[in-house]
Amino acid sequence: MAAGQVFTEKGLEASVADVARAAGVGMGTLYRRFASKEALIEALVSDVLEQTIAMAREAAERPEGTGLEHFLQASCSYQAEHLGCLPKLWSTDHPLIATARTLIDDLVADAQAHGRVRDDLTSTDISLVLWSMRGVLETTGANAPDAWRRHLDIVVAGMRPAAEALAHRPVSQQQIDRILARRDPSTTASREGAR
Amino acid sequence: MAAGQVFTEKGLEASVADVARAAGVGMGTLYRRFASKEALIEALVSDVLEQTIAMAREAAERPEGTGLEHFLQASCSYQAEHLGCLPKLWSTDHPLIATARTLIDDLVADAQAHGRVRDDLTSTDISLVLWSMRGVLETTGANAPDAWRRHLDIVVAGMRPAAEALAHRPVSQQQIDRILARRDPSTTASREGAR
Amino acid sequence: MAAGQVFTEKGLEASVADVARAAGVGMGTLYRRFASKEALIEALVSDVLEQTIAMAREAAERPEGTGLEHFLQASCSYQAEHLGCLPKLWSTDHPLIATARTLIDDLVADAQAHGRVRDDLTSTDISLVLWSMRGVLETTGANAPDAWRRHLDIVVAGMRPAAEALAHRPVSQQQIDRILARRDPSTTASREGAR
Amino acid sequence: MAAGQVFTEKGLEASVADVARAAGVGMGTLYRRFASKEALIEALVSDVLEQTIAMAREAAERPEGTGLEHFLQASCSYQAEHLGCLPKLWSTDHPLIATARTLIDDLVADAQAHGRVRDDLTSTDISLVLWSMRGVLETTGANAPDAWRRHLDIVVAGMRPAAEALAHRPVSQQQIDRILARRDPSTTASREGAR
DNA sequence: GATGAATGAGATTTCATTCAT
DNA sequence: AATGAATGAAATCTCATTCAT
Repeated sequence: MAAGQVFTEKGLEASVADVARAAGVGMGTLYRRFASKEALIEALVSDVLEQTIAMAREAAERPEGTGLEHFLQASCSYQAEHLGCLPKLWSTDHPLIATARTLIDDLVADAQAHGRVRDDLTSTDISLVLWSMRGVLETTGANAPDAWRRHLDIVVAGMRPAAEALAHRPVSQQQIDRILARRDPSTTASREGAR
Repeated sequence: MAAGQVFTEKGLEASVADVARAAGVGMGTLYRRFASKEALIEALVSDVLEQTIAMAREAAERPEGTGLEHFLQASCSYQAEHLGCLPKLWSTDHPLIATARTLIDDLVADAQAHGRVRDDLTSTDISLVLWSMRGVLETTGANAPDAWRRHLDIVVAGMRPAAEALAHRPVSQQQIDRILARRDPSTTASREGAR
Repeated sequence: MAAGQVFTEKGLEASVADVARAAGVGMGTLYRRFASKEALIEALVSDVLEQTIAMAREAAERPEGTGLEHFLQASCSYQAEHLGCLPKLWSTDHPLIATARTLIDDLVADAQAHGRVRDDLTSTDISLVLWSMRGVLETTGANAPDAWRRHLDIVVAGMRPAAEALAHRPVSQQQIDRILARRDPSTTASREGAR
Repeated sequence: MAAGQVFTEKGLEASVADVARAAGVGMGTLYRRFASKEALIEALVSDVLEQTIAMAREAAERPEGTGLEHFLQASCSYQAEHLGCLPKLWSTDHPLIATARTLIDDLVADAQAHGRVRDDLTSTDISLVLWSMRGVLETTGANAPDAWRRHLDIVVAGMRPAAEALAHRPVSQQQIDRILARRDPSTTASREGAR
């Protein structure tokens, strides 16, 4: 979808008119298909989420517990090409998130079963990893398009089994849920400011 | 400063009127002190950068190459309390960034000299770490205020010396410079849209 | 155009909202057509300048060197109906000004050739005449809509051949250019104040 | 008064703060002396009007009906040094205007008695001349500080006795009064816009 | 009496959203 | 069903005026 291109180039603040022009349709048509700008963004997010889930499924086929690593690699690579939706990607309480979670749970368990990641790693840690990768991707963006690979190397290294246990307890699933339940601050803000 | 509160709660898109109201002053007063909204944000960023530099200096005093870890811990902790400026914090070409860089260079070298981090770790990796922590902090925000600690555990574990070398080459200092030279994408976008 | 009406009644300081209301459209519509308030004013000025040039061309057809007089008469008459743009009309460095100048040069030469104006009259004097007429038009405005005719009588009488030469040297073309190059003082002032 | 300087340099849109700074006083002090910005401008206008009246009185002493010419010359010269107030100078219904009128009546009568100006010249024509000179002075301003002298040459030449009568009837005194009774359009506008 | 920081209404401009064609 | 001109609320910023010190 053209909107992805535009948001990637100009950020989510790109005007709806820009998106319509890039898509080669009138604004009325855009609004027929998407009830609002927010709905348009959510549709993009859904696309990315669906692809991400497909990647998780594909990764589950990998032998010897390497699925998790492949999944992280593949999903970051895909996100690097869809920078436009990152600010909303993991901050939205999207129905597909539940699906993704289950798949990730399995990937973690498989990796642990094969000794590729530490036993004290949880699937909530993977959420944190994905959020952290967003920080790298958003910042390095087009100027250092492979920077995220280097960072993922370090993070994966940190997930490997090691003598030293992780110092802090993992984030609970409920906390993750609470985080996702809230839309991202800026959107919330403009809504509440309008009241 | 009240602006920090407001930006933390509502994001940097919070209106200047919101900030003024929260600060309990009229908008004119705000504009007497800060020439523009951008100047206001930059002032916040400067505060945080100064504190961060102070933390790096303090960390340099730590024995046995533990300074780097302490610095990451301290600066993330401080940033967790200043979520409002994160989007601009490491994306602005601020004069103090150069100072921070030198200090971080030293911390990395010291940690390597004491064998606390891998030899193939570079100071540009620390930039990536800080950007990644921003991703975690922004997302977990107030809902899971300690989540970043868990994630930092993993990242630090990944920085430790290990048999397996990092697969990708580090990002070059020039790339980092190029990233910092550009303001954050959304701002750039709206600027360029105006042309 | 409604803007002309509003500016005539309220001066160029009339708010864009006033103009939009008078035009019976929303402000967005106005801004779709004119990029800025300045552009709106410039469009009005261009209209008037184009008409003025058309009048100069028409005047050039007049026999026996009467073109200059007819031009002054016609252009003042037209300006009297477009009081709104006068402050910017002859103070802007508009591309059409050059065209107007050439035509006026010819009108002066023709009038001199037929002995209708004094030999020491220059085309820069006509610039002064037009600026002076602006002073009359702006002040008398709607309250004495024909006052300018009386004043033009006197000015034209002063342009006629006479025994007594004009005491002061004419203004040089360069000085005229310098005047036109600067936008009108108030605008310049606010711009420079902003630096 | 410093305000005159500031208004001359920056136009009447100069901020009150600018004026206060130039005068070396606080804004409170300025507002103690002048009830409003408008009152401040009116005070400047009064100064100029008083000087103008003094010039008219002095001109009345001139022999052989040359007073009128000297008055025009002197008052324009003075106005050229007080460009800041011109927009309001002859557009305000100021008590001193009546005094000025009487003096100008006398100057015209005297000039006619000595055959220096045409018999069909009236004192309302002098109002028009002064307004027209304002147009020249405002436009040429600092860039051609002597341009008005050249233009006044032409106008005075037009006032001289001539075979050809002036084509249009003079403006009536009542019309002049009506013009002065209304404040200048821009000021009126902002007031009315505020309602 | 003097000061200048504080105020907030008002100006210009943008843009998500609607609706006549 | 598609279009894109029109809308107007909201954002940033300015400045005449007030008032606590």
